[in-house]
Amino acid sequence: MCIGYIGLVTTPRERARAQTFEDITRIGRSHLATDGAASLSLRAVARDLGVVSSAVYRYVKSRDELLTLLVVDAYTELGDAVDAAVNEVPADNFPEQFKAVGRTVRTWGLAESSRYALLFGSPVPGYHAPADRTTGPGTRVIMALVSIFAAASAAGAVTARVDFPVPASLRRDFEVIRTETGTQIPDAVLGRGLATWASLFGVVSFDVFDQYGSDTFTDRDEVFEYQLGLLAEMAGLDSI
Amino acid sequence: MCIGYIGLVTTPRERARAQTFEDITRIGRSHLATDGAASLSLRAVARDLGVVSSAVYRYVKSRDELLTLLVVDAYTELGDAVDAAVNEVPADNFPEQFKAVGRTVRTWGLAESSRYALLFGSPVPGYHAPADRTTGPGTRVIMALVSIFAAASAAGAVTARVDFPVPASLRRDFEVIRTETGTQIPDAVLGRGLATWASLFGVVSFDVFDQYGSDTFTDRDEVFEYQLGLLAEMAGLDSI
DNA sequence: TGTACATCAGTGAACGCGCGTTCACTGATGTAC
DNA sequence: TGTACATCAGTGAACGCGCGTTCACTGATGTAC
Repeated sequence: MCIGYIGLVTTPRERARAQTFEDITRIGRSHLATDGAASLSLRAVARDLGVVSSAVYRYVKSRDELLTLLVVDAYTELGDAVDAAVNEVPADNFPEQFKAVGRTVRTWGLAESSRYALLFGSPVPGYHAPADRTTGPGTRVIMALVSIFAAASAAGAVTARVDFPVPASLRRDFEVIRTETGTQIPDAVLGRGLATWASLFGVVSFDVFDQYGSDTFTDRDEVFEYQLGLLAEMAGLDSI
Repeated sequence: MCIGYIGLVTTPRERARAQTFEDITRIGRSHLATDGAASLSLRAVARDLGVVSSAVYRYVKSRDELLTLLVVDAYTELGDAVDAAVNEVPADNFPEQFKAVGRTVRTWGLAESSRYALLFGSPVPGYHAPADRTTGPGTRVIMALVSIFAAASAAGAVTARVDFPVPASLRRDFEVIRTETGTQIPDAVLGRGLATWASLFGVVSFDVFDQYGSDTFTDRDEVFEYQLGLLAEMAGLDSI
């Protein structure tokens, strides 16, 4: 027994196991890229792992669990990237913090289009992500946005030019969200944040999923930056 | 020979053939819903059609061609629905025309989520839609939006509150778009339209793909209407 | 420190199932004379 | 109008391939005494 070092000092067997888990995730990611989530296959992963198909069952209970592994892995990587990007921006520059989130989502999405598709594209038929494992990692981007909006509105740096009446049922939902996130963002700001969040992913998805024709726009980076400016405007974010 | 009636008077064989094509499309749609595009299978379609698998090859050259059939079918149905909805709105009420487009896309997407996913979700691995057959049907929603923006800006009913500088490369792209569509929409309006278009699909996709948790919002219809208002604001559309 | 036992990674065969596509064919429908 | 021929829908077998999951097993690694 290694009291005080549990999880640090490991047996060779434990290290090998951790390594194999990493290999499975890595191979799964690459199959995601070539074949898509719907065709993700344990047998194919086993083949690339250099092992007989039944051996993979030592590590994952089923094909669906492999998918869950990949979902959590992708959400976590994206969440880490978003947090890191926001931390690079001065604490009082809220529009730039928002834009940092947007740029990170887009850059990651373009680089990891199959994993982006797994998270934000078509649902995988027959697969249901287990809420207890995916909800945490899956809410990191929106949590980053909520933090930005909370800080911005506390600093008086949100301008909602036109007041849109927030429907009653949505105001009640927002009350729950405030409680759950421990924030005090006003309805109008939360409402704009909600629309901006969904819109951001629309703009990124059009780019990642290639919904513009291939030759419509000369410089997609410029197109995105331009859209990002309009989204920040919709959000009503000002810097101070 | 039935000169003057070509395509109207048909032989029983031709009628049977047309019927079978319809059946194949209908069955394909239902498999799309249960199994997803990636698992769409000619053998399964043949089985439901009550025919041996090789018989389907009399109608479609390959599995990919069946997918193309379904893509065109879906784009066309959505395009028809959008056009019909816009026509219900008075010609000078541009914000409502835009909202009619948005509501139609959402309603169709929720009712036909697997077909929506085929058009606007993750790309199907290994499948490339043939541009000569899908581009026309695939641009009908954006064409409807372009018409609305063209009419609105001709009528002086677009307010771009803050002037965002449109990047140079995008201004050149817009020039091409104006020529191709035969419209005279100013850069600022086209730019806002572009962002609004992508954002609209983001808002709809979040709803259709269930990106909000299942119990976050009490009334999704109200949430969408609220977001639609913000999108119309982003577009800068006024009525006259 | 040495030994007996428990744990666990990986094997290989099997179950029952699915797929796309080709090919030679039968028999019904359509057409030209 | 009747007949000979051409067209075409659908058959059934075959090719070669893939899949998820279970099961009894071997042999190496780890652990308790």
